[in-house]
Amino acid sequence: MGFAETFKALSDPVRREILTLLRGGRLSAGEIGAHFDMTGATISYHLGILKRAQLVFEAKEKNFIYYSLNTSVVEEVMLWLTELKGDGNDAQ
Amino acid sequence: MGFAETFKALSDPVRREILTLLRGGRLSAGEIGAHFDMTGATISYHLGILKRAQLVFEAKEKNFIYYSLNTSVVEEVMLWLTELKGDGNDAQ
DNA sequence: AAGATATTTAGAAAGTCCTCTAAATACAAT
DNA sequence: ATTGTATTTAGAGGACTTTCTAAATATCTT
Repeated sequence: MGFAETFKALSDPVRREILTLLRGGRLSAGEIGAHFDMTGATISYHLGILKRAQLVFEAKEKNFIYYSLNTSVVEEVMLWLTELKGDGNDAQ
Repeated sequence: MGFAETFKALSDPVRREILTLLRGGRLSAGEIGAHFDMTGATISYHLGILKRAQLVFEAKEKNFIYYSLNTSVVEEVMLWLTELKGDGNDAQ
């Protein structure tokens, strides 16, 4: 899975905001870009990082690309953090 | 608090391993360093990043510096992730 | 006080990250 | 087929990261 990739993806404020936007449902790259004062190329760069970290799904439709949240990796990160803080289950 | 700082701190494998080591209780900088094939200066650099992210506490004693886990920031990160994945409580 | 031990700080090198502009690709509509 | 719209890819610039060696600081022991 790659925690390095995941935490690095989550470390950027733009990418965290993209994920928050996607809580409301899937959005096209252009719709996501409209929320930021950045070029589409930069947004595409961030989406690529989120996709590689498997934090988002991508679905092509017509000439749009829709992005949506993938929460399964979020669950894995939460498990790691739970183990770190010591949940009383002695997990390593 | 600064999620950027926190996630960035968690994105490095050495720093994640340091945190995992500290699950077993507090350790001095030297004891931590003994687990890695790196100079003490490099370990000190990583400890500084963990400290600035408030993921560890520091306590000076004699001429040792002991580090221990601070789980409160871990809790905050988990809260953010819980909200992201949608816990049914409509939190933003 | 002098020397030894523990740790940090400073500075440099190599690599990675974020942003931009310009160009490329892909599909849609006329 | 041409033009337009949506998005990505390529390449460059500046900033940040990780590691090292060497030097500095702080504390302990003799």
